[in-house]
Amino acid sequence: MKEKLALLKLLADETRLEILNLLLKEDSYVEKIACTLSLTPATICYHLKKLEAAGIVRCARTQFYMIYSLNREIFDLPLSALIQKESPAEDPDEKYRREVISHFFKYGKLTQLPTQRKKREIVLAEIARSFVPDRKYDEKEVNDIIHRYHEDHCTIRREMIACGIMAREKESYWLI
Amino acid sequence: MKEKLALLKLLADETRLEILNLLLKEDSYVEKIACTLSLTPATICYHLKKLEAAGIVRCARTQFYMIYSLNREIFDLPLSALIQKESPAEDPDEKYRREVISHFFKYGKLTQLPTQRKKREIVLAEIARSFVPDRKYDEKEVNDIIHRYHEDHCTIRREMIACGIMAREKESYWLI
DNA sequence: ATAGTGATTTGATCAAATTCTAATCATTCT
DNA sequence: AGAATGATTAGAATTTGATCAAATCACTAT
Repeated sequence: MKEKLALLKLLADETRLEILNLLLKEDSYVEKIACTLSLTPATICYHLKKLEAAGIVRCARTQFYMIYSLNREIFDLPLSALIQKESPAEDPDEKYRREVISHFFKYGKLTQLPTQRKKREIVLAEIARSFVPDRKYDEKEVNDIIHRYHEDHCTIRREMIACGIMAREKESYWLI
Repeated sequence: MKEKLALLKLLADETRLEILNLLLKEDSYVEKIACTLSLTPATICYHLKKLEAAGIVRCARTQFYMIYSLNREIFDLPLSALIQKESPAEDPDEKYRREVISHFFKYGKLTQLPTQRKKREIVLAEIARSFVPDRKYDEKEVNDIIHRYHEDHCTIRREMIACGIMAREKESYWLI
């Protein structure tokens, strides 16, 4: 990733683009480029050295001049190849989930039920982990478990059913 | 050219690349992205607005959130399409030539014959413009014409022949 | 050798861009 | 209407990067 970013940074400069356009037409050398672009040789050298370090140009000494030339293979890459990470990286949903949980739970207690639907679902799903799948609970059991997280077990129990985490039939509750 | 440069500048930022990578996986919204990248919503908004202005992302309001999504067509471009100017622009050789001439000629006089071959050829070619093609000159004529530019007409006459601008046979000189 | 010329490095300066905090705007829910 | 929440804007601080002048290096030619 860092390499791709570095390459993009190199290309994202007007002077360097001008230099590359000149080299696209023909090999050249510092003073000539400087003269063409109305900049000092020091500046051109600064840019050429950067481009050289990235493998975009090469240079070789001739009699008087240091002749710079393009390494043309690089430019066949599609843009998409430069913006995509190679490493899959962490799931952003999972990171977001952890942030929400650490925000709404303090010392294992739910401080407040989020009003935002997405956040509320995350919080409710976290509480639901205290229930065993496929087991049936009566209402008192459900309330007691939820009560470990928050006073208002009724609201939370109702919400868990409303958003499809739990199901209820008669006196019986279970995870979905 | 400026548009391409602007596009490259947009892509050449770590935060924006991260954002694009997230949007590549799925549409998202400001707060969620901010949370994932551990940055403030203000910062994410700043970047998304830039990307939107360039047509790289779009956004649409849903219930609560402003959902941002990628405009994927852009990324099929090859890099070469981004570094090349569309306008042919001025010939760099011509610009260089003018610079050399203005450096070595003052008030129409040659101040000094450059020792660098490339520059010397440019200077000699400039002097050669005072000769008419296909006409024969004797040595005195040649010397007089050159003398308008510089005292040392002998050296310059010799150089013009040495670098193939003029030819000589017996007493006769002419442009090549 | 030594003068001349082009290339490079160094150090300083200046401009542009990112990021944050705080304030404001826009929308939804009660 | 007003309370809550997400998005956006404004302003300030910081960082990054381009440019130049001057000094130095590397090579060529006299």
